[in-house]
Amino acid sequence: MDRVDEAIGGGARLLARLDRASTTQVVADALRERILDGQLRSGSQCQELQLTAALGVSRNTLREAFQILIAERLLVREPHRGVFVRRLEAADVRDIYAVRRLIECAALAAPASTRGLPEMQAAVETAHAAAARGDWYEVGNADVRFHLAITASVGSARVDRTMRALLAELRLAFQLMADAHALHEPFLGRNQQLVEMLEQRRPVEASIELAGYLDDAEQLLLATLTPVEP
Amino acid sequence: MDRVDEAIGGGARLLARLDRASTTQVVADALRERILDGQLRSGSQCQELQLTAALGVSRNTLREAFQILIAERLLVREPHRGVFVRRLEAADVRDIYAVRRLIECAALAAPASTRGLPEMQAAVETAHAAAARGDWYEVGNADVRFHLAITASVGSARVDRTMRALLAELRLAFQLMADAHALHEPFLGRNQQLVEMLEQRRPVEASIELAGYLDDAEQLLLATLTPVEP
DNA sequence: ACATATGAGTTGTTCGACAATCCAACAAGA
DNA sequence: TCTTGTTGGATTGTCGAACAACTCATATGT
Repeated sequence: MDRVDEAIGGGARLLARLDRASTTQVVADALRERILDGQLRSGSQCQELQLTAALGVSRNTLREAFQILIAERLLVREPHRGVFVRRLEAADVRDIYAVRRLIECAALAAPASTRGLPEMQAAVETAHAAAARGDWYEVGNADVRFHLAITASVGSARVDRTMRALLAELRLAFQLMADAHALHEPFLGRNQQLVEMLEQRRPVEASIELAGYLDDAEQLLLATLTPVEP
Repeated sequence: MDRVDEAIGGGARLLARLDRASTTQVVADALRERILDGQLRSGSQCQELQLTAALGVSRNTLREAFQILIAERLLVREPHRGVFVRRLEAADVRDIYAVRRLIECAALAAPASTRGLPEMQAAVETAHAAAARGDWYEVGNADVRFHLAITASVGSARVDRTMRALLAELRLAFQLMADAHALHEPFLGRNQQLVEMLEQRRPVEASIELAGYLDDAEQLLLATLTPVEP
């Protein structure tokens, strides 16, 4: 075989080669991370030549990675103009929250929703710790985990994926806000409250509370979103 | 503008140029159609060289189209082995029907569900006509339109897209059945029944009926799916 | 001032190359 | 015979270069 010499470096290296991701996947993951943490700002263009240079990959590979993120709706392609980090419109935010109310409230109202309690509790603690040190990006991560724990109780891989994609998309809107503090702070306590309601076996009440919670979050986001015009 | 000469052929031609699709998109659409109508059988491999020759496009363009259909879960990639038309497992079918019950029943129970009535009625008629002439593929199309009309009443673009993708995915399983007749026939009348319940403003009853309907469809599909082993 | 032409820069698509990997067929040894 | 390498061909993964098609800003002509 060719290049056996390089594999001699150690067994860990060999195993790593087995379930390695393709370059395309690595690039897509890297871009997704940069988008979600705000390094690639909403609305900014992703120029092929520039990114191929920055990432050290070919245009073909980069374009395959683009397709992945376009399918996830984190990027949009404008034909012959370029690929851009998606900008969420007010209508998108409303749509996303409508879906969240539909799925999350249904999941929380079901008796099985207590299955997600350990994950939810852990997420609440992580969020509090992160907030205490002012790491609002990590607070956002923990909040995503919290809501994923709710929908995980449905036990459906597709619901999981849908929610994951939906919450990632929503984070595009978070970054348009000047201070993430104002967005996340009010909901730290309410997450805690939902946990307690579930601990006391009052899932239906929790579901109703969550509906109001999501309404408030939607309004807050819309209020800070609409005045923004480039 | 450039190339005005070519546009003289007619206004339709001009419009076609404006919102023309990229080659990648055309290829993805062509492949999707071939998958859904069964020309590309579930489990079969999509070899790059073979398809580039058949479609007259380059490998790179084909691979970009693959990414689109992989994201739609109609194709799966096995690294270094190839791209295959997805095979649905029993677990997939169960998962899909769980999501359908969640979304469709919620949509139908809501008062707004009567908004979709005209579309639903049209789909029922189309299905009956297609069934009368034995065109079971078109019956399947009409059935998809029927259920999309139900979820359209939610008024969410994302719910629409999710359902569209879900039903496309589900058609992968339909093709594994020997006769589509056995699958669709029992549900022609039940679609009609749902329409009538909605016409009589009994959405909640309709929702309950739909839940049983989906249960039955799931069981029918699972029964014909599990014994199939290549 | 307005319409049109020009040109530089970017995207869309193709081609050819080669490394990495899989797989089936074969060869060698127990 | 059965198992265990070995080998070579076929396929996928990734790259680089090329050119056509298109966008946009600028310059030109009227």
